[in-house]
Amino acid sequence: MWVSKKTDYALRVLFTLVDHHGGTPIPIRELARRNDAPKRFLEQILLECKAQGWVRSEAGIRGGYVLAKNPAKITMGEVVRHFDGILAPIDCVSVAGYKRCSQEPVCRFRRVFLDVRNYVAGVMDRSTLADVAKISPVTKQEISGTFVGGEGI
Amino acid sequence: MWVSKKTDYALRVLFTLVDHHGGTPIPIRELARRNDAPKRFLEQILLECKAQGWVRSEAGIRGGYVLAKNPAKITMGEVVRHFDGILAPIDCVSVAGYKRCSQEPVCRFRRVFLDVRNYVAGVMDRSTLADVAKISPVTKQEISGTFVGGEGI
DNA sequence: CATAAATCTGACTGGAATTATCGTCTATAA
DNA sequence: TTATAGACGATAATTCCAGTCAGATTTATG
Repeated sequence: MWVSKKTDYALRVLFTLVDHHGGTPIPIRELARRNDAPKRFLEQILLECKAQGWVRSEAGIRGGYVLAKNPAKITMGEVVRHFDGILAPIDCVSVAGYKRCSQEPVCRFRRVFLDVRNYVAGVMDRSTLADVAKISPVTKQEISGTFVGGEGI
Repeated sequence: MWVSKKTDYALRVLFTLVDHHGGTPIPIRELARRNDAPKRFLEQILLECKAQGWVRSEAGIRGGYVLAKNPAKITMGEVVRHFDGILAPIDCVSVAGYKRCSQEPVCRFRRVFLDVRNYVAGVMDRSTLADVAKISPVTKQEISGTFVGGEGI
């Protein structure tokens, strides 16, 4: 799994805040409860989200967090990349985390990974939180249909 | 980076053996030299490849490793999945490593990850070592062209 | 048979990343 | 003033990664 729990929790919370956009602040306790995430861990995560300008906070008795930005201006790619560093499957096909590899002149599988990188980056950078918030959850039927052929992944 | 060094080294060596298919055994020392990989580490890796039936070994003074199987019958997907467990970005959209998530009924970004999973699995499981061995290495021009837009990944 | 060169087996390790937890401080509304 | 919220910094448990190592076994060759 190359998406960390941190990213997972961050996305959960962000979509909760997208749904609540324009409303009153939601305290961490409530965000943790709704999204089944550890409260103390969410503190850390939300501070990072705040530093990125995705959310705003209000202290005090009616405080909590709200979305700070138009959800059409935040992408899945930004969020995953912030918490997990790179989207590319391997450093030699990454821009943000590119590292030179001695085998580049002769490596053939690199093209396959480059293909993957391009697809992943495309999807992630095109998916804004506003777009994704409108998606209906994946159903069990869809999943079993998708996995036809039984190839484990 | 979600492809480990182990997988990387395994693929390097496998392609060396594909090129040499039908020839005499190549010792680890030589495989390590050609592919810029730590010799002791390769020992481990090649034992796993042998257990998977991808390579055969011959002990003794003229020994070494050869491909044990038609390279058209080994896929990138098999290799990556063996060493890195799953190809899916997150457990909840994986078959091999599926873990139930409490948010499934309400999670919307899951569909995006499912999309990624399907693409990655498709590419990886369709790419046999025989196919990939014929690919020409990625050139620097291609890379800089690909990364247009500057979106880091 | 002796020797050199190779694989095989299984344990081990240092460091980094992941996934949190804890205590204390500051801010704010009622 | 007090209850409730976020802010900050430290620490901790666990797992994963990327090797390393010692010693045993196998085999071709002289």
